[in-house]
Order: sequence, then C-alpha cells, then structure tokens
Amino acid sequence: MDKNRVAEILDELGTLLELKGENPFKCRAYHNASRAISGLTVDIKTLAESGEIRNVKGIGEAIAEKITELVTTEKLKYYDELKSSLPEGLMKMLGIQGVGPKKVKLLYEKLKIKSIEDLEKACKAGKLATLEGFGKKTEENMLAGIEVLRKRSTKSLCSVAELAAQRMFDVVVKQPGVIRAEIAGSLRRKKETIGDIDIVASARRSAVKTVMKSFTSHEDVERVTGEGETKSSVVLKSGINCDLRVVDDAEFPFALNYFTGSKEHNVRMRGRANDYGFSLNEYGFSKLEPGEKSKHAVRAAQEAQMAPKATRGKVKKIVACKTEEDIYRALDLAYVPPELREDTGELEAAEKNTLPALVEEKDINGTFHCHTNYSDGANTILEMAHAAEKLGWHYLGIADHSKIAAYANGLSEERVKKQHKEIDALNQKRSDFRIYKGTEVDILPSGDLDFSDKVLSSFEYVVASVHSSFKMLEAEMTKRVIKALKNKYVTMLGHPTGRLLLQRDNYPIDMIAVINAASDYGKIIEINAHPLRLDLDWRLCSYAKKKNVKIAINPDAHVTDGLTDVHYGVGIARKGWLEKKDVINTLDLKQMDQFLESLRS
DNA sequence: GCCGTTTTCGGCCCGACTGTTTTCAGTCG
Repeated sequence: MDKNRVAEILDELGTLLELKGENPFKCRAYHNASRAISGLTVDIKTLAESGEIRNVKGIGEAIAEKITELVTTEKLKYYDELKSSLPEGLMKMLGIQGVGPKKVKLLYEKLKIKSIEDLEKACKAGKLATLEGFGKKTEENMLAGIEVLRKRSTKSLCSVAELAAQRMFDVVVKQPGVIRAEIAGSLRRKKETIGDIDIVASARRSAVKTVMKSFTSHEDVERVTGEGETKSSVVLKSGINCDLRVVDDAEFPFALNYFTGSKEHNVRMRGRANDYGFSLNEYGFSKLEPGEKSKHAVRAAQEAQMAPKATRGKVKKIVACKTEEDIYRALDLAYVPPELREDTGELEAAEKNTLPALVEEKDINGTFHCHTNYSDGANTILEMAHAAEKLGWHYLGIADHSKIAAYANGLSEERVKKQHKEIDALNQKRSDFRIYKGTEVDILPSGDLDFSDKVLSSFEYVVASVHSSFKMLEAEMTKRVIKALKNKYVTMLGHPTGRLLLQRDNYPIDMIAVINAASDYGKIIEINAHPLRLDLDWRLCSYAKKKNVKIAINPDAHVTDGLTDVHYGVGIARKGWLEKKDVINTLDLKQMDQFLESLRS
C-alpha cells in the first residue's frame, strides 16, 4: 500500500469520526496525520517497519500502529469496523455544498436520512424545516447543492480520469497478443473534464477474448455493462464509464483517430476524405461509388494505386495507413496533435502547415506557486527545491499564503522576513538553481491586498488569489480581481476561475474582462495545474494568447510530488495552442532573472 | 489523538459568512 492510499484512509477516518460525533481534536489529528503522510519523501513501508514513523510530526502512538497495520497487512480493522457502522450514503452527503458532518449526523439521527436521495425527498417534503436550526432557506440551498453535485458527477476532472484510465490501460497493454494500445477519447485530447474513458487496442485475433476478459475482470471494475468481440464497457468503482475496443492492427490508426475525436474534428476529416474520393470511418478508407467522385478523386485513385492492398481486385477497404500520421498525410494534412482536434481551425492550419509547435513538458524550467511548511504545505523549502531539481528544473518559486489566511497558517510580515533569510541562505549555496521569493497574497473582498505595498515590494514576484467571500455577484467579483491586478507589485493572478480546494467550489467571474485587464496591465494569468484545480479553460488560454497575455503553468503544490501536476497544466496549455513563447515557465534561469527584474523596475 | 512539557494533562488556528437566531452553530478555506 502506497502513502497516498494510507493518507486517503486516514483522512476518511477523520471524517468518519466527525460523523460519529467524536472529539473534534481527535478528528483533526487524523486529518493532520493524513497530510503528514502525503508529504513523506521516503518509503512509508520502510518507515513503518523500522518504527521511525513515530518521528514524523503528527503521527503518535495510536496512528503509527494503524499505519503499520495498513502497510503490512493491507487492511485496518479499526477502519473496516468504523466504516461498516455507518450507512455509505452519509459520506456522499458531505459532497453537497454547505453540508458538513454535524448536519449529516443530525439528519441521520433525527430523520433517518441515509443518502442524498433521502435528503432530496425530505427537503421537498419540507421535513427539514421542522428541525431546530434548519429553515426553508436551508432546504432550498441543499436542493441546489444536490443539483450542482449531480451535474458535476457526470464528468470527471481529467486528472481523476487519467489515473483511472492508466490503471485499466496498464493491464490491457500487458496482455499477450496485444500489438498496440492507446488511451483515446477526450482524455487523449486533454479536455479539462472527461465524460468517459476510451481505450483502443489492436491484438491478434486469437488473443481478443483474453484481452477482453482482463479488462472486464479488472479489480477496479464495479460492473460490466457490455462484453462483446470488439467492444466491452464497464463502470469503474470511481463511477467513470470505461470502454475498450479491440481491432485488427491494420485498423488501429483509424480506430484510434475515430475514437479520439472530437466528433466535430471527425466530421471535418470525413468531409475532407470525401473530397478526395474516399469514405473514412473507424476501420479505414473506403472508395466511394462511381458517380460520387469529387474533385480530388483522380488524385485519390492515384494514391490508392500506390497502396499495395488497394489495388487488388474489388477490395472495398483501402488500408494504407500504419499510423495516424499516415491518415493525415493521405489527406494532405500535417499531423494534428490530439489536443487541437476540436475543429477550431486546426485542419486549415494543418493544410497550410502552420500548426503551432506546442509547448511540451520538457520545455518547463520551473514554476511559481508552491507552498511549504511555512504555511499549509507539507515539505520544507529545501525538500521542494530538491524535488524540482530532480525534475530537471532550474528554479522554483515559493509562494506561501499571506497573513489573513489563518486556516492555512499564512505568513505574518515577520515570518516573511524569516523565510526570505532562509531562501537567501539556500541560494548562496548554488549557482545553477534558484529559489524565487514569492507570495500568494489574498485578494480581500475590497480588492485590496493582504500585504502592504512595502511588504509586497520585498518579494521577487507576487501571485494574487481569491480565498474568501465567494458568493459575490459576478460584476463585484470581477471588479475585485481587476482592482488587485492593477497593483504594480502583482505579477500574476492565482487560480483564476476559482476552483478551490474542492471541486465543488467555484466563484462567478467574467474571465474575458479579467484577461483584458491583464493585457492592459501586463499581468500573467496562471493555469493552476493542481489536479483538483485545472483552472484555466483552454478556450480562455486561446483568448489570452490572442491578447498577448502570458501564461504561467503552476502546480499549486503542497507536497513535493505535487510538482509533477504541472503535467496537467501543460495539457491545457497545449489545448489552447500555446507555444513556448506564450508560457513564462519555459524561460531559462538567466532569462527568468531578467524577466522578473524587468517586471519590478 | 498529538504535542510538549511547567512529566501528566491542557491546548489544539481563525475570520467570514450564512441561516438561524436574538447570541450562536455550522461550514468553509
């Protein structure tokens, strides 16, 4: 069992205890322990077995014992018993905005409400208003919260879906007889949210059955909704639908292309194929019937002759493509990266060979929004810096919370000074790697910032974010954020569309107006690449690019391995057609020094 | 349940907001 699963269970234990009405400090101890485990940089099993786990701050005798039981036996009796003592639906109810453990407990005890469905019925029947502390407004809010939750749950964040997909994919691709396999669909196109997971594989005929079986009997599968010769469908335990299609290897590029989509891109591709005298589907190119020939038919026929299989008698299918690249080439198009396949001009650009050279993960040299144990991060500055170096980066920006963020142990002016001293000392020891002094300063409801200009001027850069008063009207929120952007010390806007710690949190904001303001004031907009906060929609990225607004891809990392979340930000950036020059994280150390200096002067 | 010690138990982060109250509890970040 890895540390993430242990952390998950500890966190759940904390919540279960809350539902039981346990001492809140005991509950918090479990949540704290969960965070402590997330931040570990050494193997948890080794720590548990040697007993050193007791030296981790936040892990005492009782929790250390439970962790040891978990990592050695893969089970925890205490957890199993606690979990089975409460209806499963209670945990799910906590996902509703404005519903916490106290309310769930009360509803369960007084009204026997055990699930979201029960709660919905009770609200509609006006039963909640009979309870002390509850009123009509509470019922309305809960019903609205249930609506939001349901809408959300039909789609998963790409980070969640990617993990789920990878686990299924890993098993499929390892099966004997599998020739090629890829994760397709919107996941391959790096959409922010994913409806379901598509996996495409090619395999030897004789192996198809076992491949299908490996898929439908996977440990992550909740139930099988279809199992055929070419396609199987399952619902995963995470609630995400997952399809596997197995084809002949000759059909693989066509299947991959077809199931990657988007639908709009496919429609355009098929239309173009028609112009060339072909019909294109998920199995291959087919020749159109006589009379259906179009302007490119002659050339198409010539191409078909060049393909050996196509010249044989009355073969309907013309399979002359070994890869997706071949398909695009056959239609006189440059290869279109999956992220761009949305029919937003990519075919025109591919025809003129003017597709952008998209930013890649290897182009990233560092990031600017990372927390340390000075505020609510789990690791020290040095640990974060080492992790960044390990990724091959040349710099790391530390941006801990500002003083008002008491919940996150935000830094007072004095602690800012202390942190700067520490960073200076660390930087003196090396010349090839730099830690930049930043802050994530709160944008107060008024649009003022949580630090004075004097304090702000002591940082090398400033990320400004909203962390409070989310229920403003859109116009007010927009005004608030734009006012903050006007401040000369602010470098970039943090998690711009307000998806916060939890998926359900959001705030209304006119991002077009904000990007226009960023353009006017020369500010940077952040793609918050934290897996729960893929904040900047790729459409907004495209708009920002058009307005010459620079983008920063920031992980909002609270643990060292959170730094790799930059991966998701790069995906969104690619989808927005962003190139190296559009993304400040691609600057090398020297360029970054100059860039930050130029911002400050 | 953890921590830190004034070594045997008291303190544990806090301010804003909401809906319900008429002074407060629950939720959130």
